[in-house]
Amino acid sequence: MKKQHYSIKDIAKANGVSVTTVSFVINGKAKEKKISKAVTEKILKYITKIKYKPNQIAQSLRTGKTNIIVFMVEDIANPFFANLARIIEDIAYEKGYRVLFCSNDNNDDKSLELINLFKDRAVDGFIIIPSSGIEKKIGELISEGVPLVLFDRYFPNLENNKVIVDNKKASYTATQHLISNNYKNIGFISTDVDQTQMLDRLEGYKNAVLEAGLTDSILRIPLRCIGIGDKKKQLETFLGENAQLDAIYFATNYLAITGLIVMKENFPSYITEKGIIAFDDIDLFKLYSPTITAVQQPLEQIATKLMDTMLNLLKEDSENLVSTVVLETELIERESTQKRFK
Amino acid sequence: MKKQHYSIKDIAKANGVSVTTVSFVINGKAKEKKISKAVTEKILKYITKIKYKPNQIAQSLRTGKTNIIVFMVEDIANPFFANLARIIEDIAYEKGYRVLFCSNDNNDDKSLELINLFKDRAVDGFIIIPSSGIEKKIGELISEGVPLVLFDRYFPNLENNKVIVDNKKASYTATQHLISNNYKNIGFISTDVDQTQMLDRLEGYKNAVLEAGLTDSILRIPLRCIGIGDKKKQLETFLGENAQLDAIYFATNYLAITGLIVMKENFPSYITEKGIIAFDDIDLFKLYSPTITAVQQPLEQIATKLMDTMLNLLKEDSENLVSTVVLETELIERESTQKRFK
DNA sequence: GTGAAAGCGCTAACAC
DNA sequence: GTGTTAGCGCTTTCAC
Repeated sequence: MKKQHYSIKDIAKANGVSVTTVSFVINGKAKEKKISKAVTEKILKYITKIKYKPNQIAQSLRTGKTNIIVFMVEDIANPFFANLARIIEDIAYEKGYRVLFCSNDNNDDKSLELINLFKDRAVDGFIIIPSSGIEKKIGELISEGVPLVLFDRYFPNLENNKVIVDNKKASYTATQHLISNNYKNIGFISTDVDQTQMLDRLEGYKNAVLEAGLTDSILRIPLRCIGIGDKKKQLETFLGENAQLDAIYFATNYLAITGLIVMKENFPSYITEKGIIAFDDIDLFKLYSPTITAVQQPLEQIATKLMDTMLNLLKEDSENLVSTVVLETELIERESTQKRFK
Repeated sequence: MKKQHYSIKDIAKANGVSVTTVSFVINGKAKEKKISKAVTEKILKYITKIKYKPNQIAQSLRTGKTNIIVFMVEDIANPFFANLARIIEDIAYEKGYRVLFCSNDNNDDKSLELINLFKDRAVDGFIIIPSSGIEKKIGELISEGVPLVLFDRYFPNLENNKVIVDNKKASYTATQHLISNNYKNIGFISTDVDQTQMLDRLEGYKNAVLEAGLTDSILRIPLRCIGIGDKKKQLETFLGENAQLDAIYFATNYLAITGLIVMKENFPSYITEKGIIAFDDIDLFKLYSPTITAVQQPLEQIATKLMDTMLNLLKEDSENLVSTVVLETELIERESTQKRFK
C-alpha cells in the first residue's frame, strides 16, 4: 500500500517542472498564468494518478483560512440543537466547510474559553448561541472583523449579524390560543436568565394574558439551579401552590420535559386536566398522550439562513452588511390544549 | 484594542533573545535546555503580559499533530449519539482535544468521503461508528497506524480497538424479561443491515424465544427504505398482519419511535395491550404512557472507555495493544412490559 | 510560459 | 546557555 503522502514538490520533480507551475495548475490558474496546455494536462493527469491531496494544514498556514466553522450551542444533547446541528452540518459540508460543534452550557466562562480556543485555531467563522455575560467578547469579535452570526438570542446594544425567531409574537399567539380555548388561568414557566429570547417569550405571554383581562402567574427558575433535582423541586412547589392554574406554558423544551416528569410523579391528573403548551417542538410532544401543543421553530430555515449569512461573510468581497433575519414560528395545535368547557 | 497577534519572533526581538530560547521556554524545556532562570522568567512574564497564544496551525504543520479527534456517528440528531457526543466532547476538551462530529447516515460513500476529508486535515484520531461497507477503508486506516476506535459495531475480520456492548446478552435478557412476564408471541423489529450490533440483538432474541419453545416473528426493514413514510408502511403491514403478537421488541430507539407513531395512528389499542420494549433508553421512554421498558446502554462508561482508548493510542509511547472493551447494558423495566395474565 | 525564492509561525538539530 | 538555521507544504511575487 502506498500510503505515502505526495507533496507539491514530488509532483514538480516527477514532471520536471517547478513547484510554482504545479501550484498554478492545481489552483486552476493555469490559463491565467499561461501555462502551456501540454504541461497543464501532464500535471493534471499525474495528480489524479497519484490521488494527490494538498496538505490542508500547510494551506491554512499560508492562506490563513481553515474552512472550519464553529457552531457553539448551549447543549448539543438538547434535541433542538442537535437537529439544527445536523442540518447545518449538511449545508456546510456541501460548501466545503467543516463544522466544529461545542456546548457552552449557557455558561460565560466556558463560552469565553471556547471562543479563545478557536480563535487560536484560526477558524473561519463563528455561529454562536451566546450566554448572557459574553457581550464584551462578542463586541470584540465584531470589531476585529471575525465572521460571526448569533442565533436564538442577541445583545440589543450590539450591531451584528443574527438569525432569530419572533419570540414575542410566537409567545403571544401561543397564549392567545390557550385563551381562545377557554383557559383562564395560565401559568408561565421559564428561567431567570435575562436573555432576549426568554424576555420576549415572557413579554408575549404577559401581553396576551393582560389584554384578555386575566392574571399572570410566572415561575422563573434560577439558572443556578444546576441539578435537575433542584429544578424539579421548584416546579413541584409552583405547581402545588398554584392548583388554580388551568393551563401551563413551558418556555423551553427541557422545562416542559421536566414539567411532565414532575406532573407524572406528583400530580398525574394535571396532565390531562390542564392545558399544556411548550416552546420548541420535539418528537416527544408528537407522541405523548395527550400530544402536546408546541411552538415549532423552523429548523431548516434557521439553518439555511445561518449558513447563508455565514457564507456571505466568508466571501472575499463580502460587503459589510449587517443583517438581522427574523423568522416566524408555527403553533402546532395538539391534544394538550383542546378547547375547554366549563 | 491591540488585536495584533504576536509571534514567537516578536517575543524574541522584544526580549533580545533568539526564537529558540523563546520556543524552549514556551514548551517547558527551559530547565532541560539549561536556559538561565533570569531569561526564563523574563520571557514568561512577557508572554503572560501580551497574552501570547501560539499559532496552532503552524504548530500543527510542524508537529503533524492537530489535537483534533473525529467522532463519526450515524446521525448526530439521534438522541443516543447526541448524548454520547456531549460526554465525549467534555472529556476531550478537558484533555486539550477538540472533537469534530460528523454524521455518516450509515452510508458507505459518505463515510469514505468523510474519512478521506479528515485524513487530509491530519486529524489525530478517529472514533467511528462504521457503516457496513467500509471494512476495506477501516483496514487501511489500521495498517497505516491511524489511531482508531470503533464503537457500537465492528468488523469481525479486523483486529482493532473497539468499544461495544454485549448486545447478544442484552437482547437475550430483554426477551427473557418479556417471556417471564408471560408474553408468548414476541415480535422483533429491526433493520436488514448485516452489522454486528443488529445481528447480535437478533440472535439474543432468537435464542431466548426458541429456548422457551416459542415462535419468532421478525421484521427486518430494508435500510433502503429511506423515507420515514416507507418505514411506517412496512411497520403498519407487519403489525396489521401479526395481530397475534402480544409483545414487540424494537431493536433501536428510532424504530421504537416510528413504531409508537404507527401504533398511535393505526392500532391505538396496541399501545396498552401489547408489551413494548426498546433498545436504547431515551427521555421519551421515561415519559410515555405507558412508560417504555428499554435496554439502557451505559453512556458515561462508553464515552469514558472510548476516550481512554483514544488517548492511549495518542500517547507517544503507546504500546500497540489492541483492546476490545465489552460493556454491560441494563434493562430498565417500566410499565410497558408489566406482567401479563391470561 | 516557467522558475526561484520568500515567507506563513513554529520546532529542534546542531553550532558555538 | 543561547543562537543559527533548516524545514514542515503551500502560495505568490517577481524575475527571466
